[in-house]
Amino acid sequence: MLLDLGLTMESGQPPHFLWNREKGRYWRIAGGKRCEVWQEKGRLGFSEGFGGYVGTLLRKNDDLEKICERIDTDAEMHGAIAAHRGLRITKSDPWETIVCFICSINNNIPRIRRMVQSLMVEGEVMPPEVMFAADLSQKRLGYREKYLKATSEMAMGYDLRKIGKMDYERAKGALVEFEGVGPKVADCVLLFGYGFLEAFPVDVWIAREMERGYGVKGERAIHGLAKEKWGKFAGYAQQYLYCSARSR
DNA sequence: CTCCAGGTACCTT
DNA sequence: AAGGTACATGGA
Repeated sequence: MLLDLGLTMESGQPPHFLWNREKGRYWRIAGGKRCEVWQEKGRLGFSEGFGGYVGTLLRKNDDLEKICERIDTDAEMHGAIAAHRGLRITKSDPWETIVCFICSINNNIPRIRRMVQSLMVEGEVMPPEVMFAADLSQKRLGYREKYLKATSEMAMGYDLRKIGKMDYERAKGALVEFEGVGPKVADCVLLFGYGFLEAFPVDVWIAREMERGYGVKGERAIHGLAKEKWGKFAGYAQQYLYCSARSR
């Protein structure tokens, strides 16, 4: 499996906020147990019993070579791909992903990570019931606190799995019903929490990069071009562009 | 001090 | 559909 674990785990995707790096390895608590993941000489290693979990996390069934060939449509993208060989899209838990990207609103990565970590208990993000009942007022979440309160309340007794069974447009429509989840956060949740690879989240970095590299601006034009060029793998294209923009 | 960060909600053209 | 503004917080 083509993979750059470090790049993948620390590229602003949910694992960047949920996992810990320690002595060249990554770890987190999953299902009450400690799961470690590492890479040596290109070879992926992980804690016993977590093969399925890690396979899902790193989307091992994605043929990255083929996907990169498919989205390698122009010089701009070619450079972005070449500079980030082995960068994969990750798949995290939907609820954890929602929390991560509500925290991401108008925020920077180090602080997003601090906020998400402050919302974890025993190594896992508070479930909706716990979060709704918790006192978040001392966590310095800013205006994201009320979004998390409202969204955790709505998520109680809501089966988030059903969103994963919808088509992309309907799933996005369902997600933006949650307070604090707008089109960008919804696209991130769809891409990183549900595995909709056609989702193309447009944040400030992507907006700038799309204008600079392709001359398009505005939500509609950007999404239109992304769909036209990269279709069902637009999410991968987005991640390469994002990393490219960040390292510019 | 200002500017910015993986935006959203709400309002006015 | 497109463009404005307030919103919390903290680092540069």
